[in-house]
Amino acid sequence: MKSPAARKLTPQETEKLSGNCLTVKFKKGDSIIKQGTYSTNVVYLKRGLVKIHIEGPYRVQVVRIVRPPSYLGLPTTFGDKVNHYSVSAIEECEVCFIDITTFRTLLSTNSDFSNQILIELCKGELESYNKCVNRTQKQVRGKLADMLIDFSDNIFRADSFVLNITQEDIGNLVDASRESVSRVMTEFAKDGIIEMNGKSLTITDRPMLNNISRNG
Amino acid sequence: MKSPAARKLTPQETEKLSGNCLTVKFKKGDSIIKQGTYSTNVVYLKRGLVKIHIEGPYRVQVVRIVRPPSYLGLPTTFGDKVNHYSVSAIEECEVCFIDITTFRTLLSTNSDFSNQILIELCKGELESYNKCVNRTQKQVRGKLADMLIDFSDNIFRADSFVLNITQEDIGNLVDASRESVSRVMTEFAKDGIIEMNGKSLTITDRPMLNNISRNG
DNA sequence: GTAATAATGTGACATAAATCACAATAATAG
DNA sequence: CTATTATTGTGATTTATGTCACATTATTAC
Repeated sequence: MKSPAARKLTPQETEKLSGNCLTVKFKKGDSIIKQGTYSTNVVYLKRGLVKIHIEGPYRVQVVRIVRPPSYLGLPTTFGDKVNHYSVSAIEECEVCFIDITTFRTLLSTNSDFSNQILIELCKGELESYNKCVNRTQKQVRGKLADMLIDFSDNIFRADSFVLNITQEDIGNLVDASRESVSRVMTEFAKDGIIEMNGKSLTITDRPMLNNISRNG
Repeated sequence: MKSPAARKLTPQETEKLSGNCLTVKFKKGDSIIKQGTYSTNVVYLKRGLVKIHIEGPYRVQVVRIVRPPSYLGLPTTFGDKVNHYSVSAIEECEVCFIDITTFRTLLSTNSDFSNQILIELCKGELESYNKCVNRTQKQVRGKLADMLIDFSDNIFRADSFVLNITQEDIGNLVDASRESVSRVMTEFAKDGIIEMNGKSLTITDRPMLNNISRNG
């Protein structure tokens, strides 16, 4: 249950962190970090999936889905006094609110830890560059294929999973309208690429999905 | 000429950095960091503008324009062994190649420095989130207005500046075709929002530009 | 200074996907 | 269990912008 960064901490530091942090449960839909409010905490996600989302000029943009274990809100907490994005639970979640001062102390005293945090931030930025390129250059089929691959490989780590988000959310994640998402998903199902019943989804033709991701 | 992070260094550290770094000049169009090659250096941009760009599935995406002083390639150097994006000079540039080991040592010994680097990374990530939202949600007029405002406020810090990039580059920066860029720019000029002759451009109606950025 | 190449301007046309409209189904609350 | 609300499916229509084609103007190279 420890993130790569958390593994760099000494037992004493881990102890200190646990003492200075507040564990809270959130249920589906609850807001964990809210855009526009003061950013005073780093959030450590222990259990449950969350979505990071930004209020765009016309609609909400879902930046990404994050699985535990992970630190949430680093860019928004260190980058500005005010949160630039929101984080919400998409299923029951358990998180730790870590006081920013405690976190800063750890960063300055444990260079292995701060190095690991730096690496994770860098990876996040690279990923966001890539996601943005895909979002702006591919068309809906390709973007949805990308999303399904990402879910299967990185978020759920399985070919079958339960999609706890609405098609509108999916649309906001891949930059497409709710209707287009619906159309393409049924198309995928008809073509035998995925199987859906209710909220659960199985990828049945992964090679084809890879192909659509590349050429769609 | 020092970045906020560089100001956190002690005179000895600055000395050590200068000793372990190689100053190189690049001319317009030259590649400073190349996507796909091994990432072994952090680059400190001393003089000249550069563009960060990524090879997308169909065309190049210009991620952003960066002005000195600035560290380049932090995400791509710390995030992976291989560069995930390219950096090219858009005018004559002077840069320092800093060996990654030297840079790592600085990070682990000077926590003020590493904290400042962390902050800059976070700001970069927030900015890239915002840029992506704008790119995907606004239409061409709005995106171009955004770009002009960004150039005027952050890059050139003046109402008049010389645009050393082609309309194709602009298109790749704001996600539009070269032709659309041409059409909208002449439209802006016709409407008295900007004045262009050759490569030099002046913003003449900033309020209108802000307005287009908000509603376009 | 002239040829060759690159960059820009503009019209006509094609097209992916948004929007609108409404029916059908699922989820939630009382 | 029924009513209400949220979510999904699907057709018809509209629209912003990409693509193609070609003329015009800069820029670069020899």
